[in-house]
Amino acid sequence: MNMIKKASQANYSISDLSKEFDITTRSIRFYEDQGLLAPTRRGQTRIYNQRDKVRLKLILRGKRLGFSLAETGRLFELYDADKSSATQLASMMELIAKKKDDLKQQLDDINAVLIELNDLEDNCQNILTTLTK
Amino acid sequence: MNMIKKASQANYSISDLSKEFDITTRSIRFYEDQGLLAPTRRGQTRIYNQRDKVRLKLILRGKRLGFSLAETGRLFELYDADKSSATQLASMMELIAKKKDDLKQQLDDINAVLIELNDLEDNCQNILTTLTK
DNA sequence: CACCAGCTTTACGTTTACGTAAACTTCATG
DNA sequence: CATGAAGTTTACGTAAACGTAAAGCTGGTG
Repeated sequence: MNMIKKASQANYSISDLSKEFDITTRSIRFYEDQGLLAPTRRGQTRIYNQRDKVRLKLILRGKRLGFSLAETGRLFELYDADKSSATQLASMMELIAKKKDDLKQQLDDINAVLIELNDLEDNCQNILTTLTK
Repeated sequence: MNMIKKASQANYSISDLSKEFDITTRSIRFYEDQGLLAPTRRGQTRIYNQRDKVRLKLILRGKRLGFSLAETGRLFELYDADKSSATQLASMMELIAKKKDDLKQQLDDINAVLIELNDLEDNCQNILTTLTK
């Protein structure tokens, strides 16, 4: 009679996600422990939906950028935050500005390192062709 | 008669560097412990030169990019490495290519987050002007 | 010379982000 | 029905990057 499921609602098990993102289930449970994920349960089993999956992707992107899990958590809060208080909004925008500054610094850093690596690569390539000619 | 010092050779104490880079002396000694710095000594006191200072700057830039100290150490080795063996050069170039891929991924990540933060910022700004009008 | 600021070594403590093992439940399947 | 795969909780272990005393040398200054 029922077992109703919303058609557009894709569900995932913990191992589905661990395979898709190539991380351990331990990590996924740990992120939940830290308040970054909140899957529903069927019995004691975790059920992840599309939103959880997106969040997990964002967590991993944050990690690639050197964000701590706590930082990523605060970014999540920013998106979900109550935007009815002006003071709240102001401090939020302050945090956003700081994050943007950090990221711009990172952009500069990356470009600098990329240039150096390219130089080094050219250097190696030249020596290599000289050696093997 | 002597106390000869090369004119172009600037020297720094550990606290000079800690102030300049706003890190603790503990950190600087730790980087040495990990093989990333090798200051000379006058008695038991560490003396840092220009090269050490540049290295320290590179260590900190690496940290901003999420490099571990070990990774930064390997990049240092790349620069100092013996470039006489072709196989050595080949594996070096492989590592360089991998690093470059990582950094390009990071560039994409950063640009994505910057876009999202800009959107969020606009969003906040709009709400704020609505609230305070 | 006494003293203090700044240097040193030694060593145990702490945080973050998991790894790893143990012991248990649940569900489908031969 | 037993068994194996996949899930769960609990809990101790670990690597990286320092923090934080503690205890001692050392060179210049009043």
